[in-house]
Amino acid sequence: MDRESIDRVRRFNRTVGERIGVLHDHFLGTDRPVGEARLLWEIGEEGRDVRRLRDRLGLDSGYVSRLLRSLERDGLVTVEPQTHDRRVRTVRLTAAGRKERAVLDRRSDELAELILTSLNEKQRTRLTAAMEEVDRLLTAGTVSVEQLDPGHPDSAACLRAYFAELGERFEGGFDAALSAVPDAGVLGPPHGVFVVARLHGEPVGCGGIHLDGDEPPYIKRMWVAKSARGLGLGRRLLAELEGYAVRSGARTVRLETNSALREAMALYRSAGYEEVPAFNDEHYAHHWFEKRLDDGAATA
Amino acid sequence: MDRESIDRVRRFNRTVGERIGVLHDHFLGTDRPVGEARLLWEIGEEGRDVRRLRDRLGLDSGYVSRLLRSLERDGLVTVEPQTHDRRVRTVRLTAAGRKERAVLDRRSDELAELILTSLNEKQRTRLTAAMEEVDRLLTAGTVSVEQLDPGHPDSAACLRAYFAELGERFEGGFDAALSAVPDAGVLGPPHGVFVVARLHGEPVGCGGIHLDGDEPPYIKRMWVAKSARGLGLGRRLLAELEGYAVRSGARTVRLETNSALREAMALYRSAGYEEVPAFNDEHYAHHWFEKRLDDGAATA
DNA sequence: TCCATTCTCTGACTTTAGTCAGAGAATGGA
DNA sequence: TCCATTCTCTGACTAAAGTCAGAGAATGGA
Repeated sequence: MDRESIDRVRRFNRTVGERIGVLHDHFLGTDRPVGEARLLWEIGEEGRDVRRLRDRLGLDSGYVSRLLRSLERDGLVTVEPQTHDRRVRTVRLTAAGRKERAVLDRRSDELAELILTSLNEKQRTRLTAAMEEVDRLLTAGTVSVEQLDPGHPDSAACLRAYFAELGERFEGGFDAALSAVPDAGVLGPPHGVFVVARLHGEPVGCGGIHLDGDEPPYIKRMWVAKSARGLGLGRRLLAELEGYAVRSGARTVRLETNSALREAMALYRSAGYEEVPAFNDEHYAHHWFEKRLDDGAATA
Repeated sequence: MDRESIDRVRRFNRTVGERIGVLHDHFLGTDRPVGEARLLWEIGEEGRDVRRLRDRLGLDSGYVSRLLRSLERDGLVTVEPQTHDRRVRTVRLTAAGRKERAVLDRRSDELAELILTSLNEKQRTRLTAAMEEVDRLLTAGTVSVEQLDPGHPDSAACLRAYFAELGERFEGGFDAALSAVPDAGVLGPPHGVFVVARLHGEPVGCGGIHLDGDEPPYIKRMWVAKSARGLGLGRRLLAELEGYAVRSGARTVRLETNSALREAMALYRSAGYEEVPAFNDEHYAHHWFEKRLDDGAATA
């Protein structure tokens, strides 16, 4: 890692820490301890399970429990067992809680305004653009990609979301039964892998590859959640799958797609895929692609 | 302030707070409480007065004192009265203190590396560029500009630095005695104003304007410290002075400059100044400029 | 010389933040 | 039905962070 980049990041950390970090705590934590305020915020309008709160904030279970008791005493939240599993308890904001949270929301706005206010129009535009870029790239850095069984709940969640999206985007909807590959069996081991990307613990993308004897391996079910687009995640998943193909000794890799999925096609093209004649009769496919792997471009 | 910009900033605050703020404390405060670590860091290689430490970190005097006692007990710092004023005390790092501070330094590097490490080359370049931009603009927002007497210590510091820089940049050096305007008298009230820009309390830029009866007002001694360039500060100082000229009823404003000062000339041109024939016999001037103020462009 | 002011320090506090061990209810499978 | 496991909670802690009211030494004018 070069010295210059490191110094750049350090200077950034310092400026931002001073200008935002300090202000942040002073702003948000005026009438309520930061711990409680963070919790109140994290509960959200919809309510949340206690264990999810714990995970998200990375706090000890006893500590969270105590914080919740305190918020409950002030009449800001109610805590009730879930109906399905009465061990798990769900926290919900009361009307008073919502009000408090709205105050935090307002404060957060004020902090943002404070930062923008001393700049002119042009500088503001540049600042927000740069912030977006930093935001995107920092977020991209926290996305983890993991091999998972296609039957794992997170895999299933991705596939459900994927199919739902296809249903919306394809003219005439989408019916998984008409599509060629039955996922669970074929994309998992031993004849392939399925990878899932997670952001803050939430599954936000997936993709699978199937290897079958002498046939070139075959990529399917590539998907990235709307909330995680623009992070280069598609490219990363693709690279992951291609890497697997390379390690398995494959020389080419194939995939097919529907013309409604424009971003996907753009991604494949820019990743080195070239359109080829149909190599199967997938019901929803309009375009078939192939990529040669033996030129070391799998990591691109 | 538009909703979109505010949301952008809020999202940024959130991401950065999670990714940097949290990591920062976990990193730096492992074997020593954060308070002590921050203090140790802020003392710096040169040493610092206790009251400056307090101001900079915004802490209670009793608290700082206690922290210092603790660092002293561990043999990391020494605290001694200043020679001039024995009420104020100066903190200095011992050899052991320096060592401990170097550890913090190293940690700060590691944190930066951690952020960069999950990105590829291209993303890294983009991230550091965007960080620089955010850094610059956030810093620009904290620069304050104030009218000051040209004799004020901060004004004097700026002028000294300005002359020193001219001495370096002009062929044959610079001698204030050969230059037209004797600053102190003419740029201050009642016949003009002198403005000084400060960043974190340090003077980092200045400029003065002189009004003399029916003659167009005349801008001189525009300077921005090297450390504060790229913040749009020159433009801001210029606008400040032009504003003053407008309020005084002036229709045009004049200035002259030396051809060694390329950035200054570029600034004047882009701010609407046009080159005119010499209107005085300033010894160091090569170019003379004038700007009409009656088109409302003074704030540009 | 006196007196208000400045600066740092100490003692006596409070509040936050967080850890750890274990209790008790609910659940899921053997 | 039994038993291991999961989830949340309580009690009993500790350490860090910070506040407040003075005390005592220096200092700078009047």
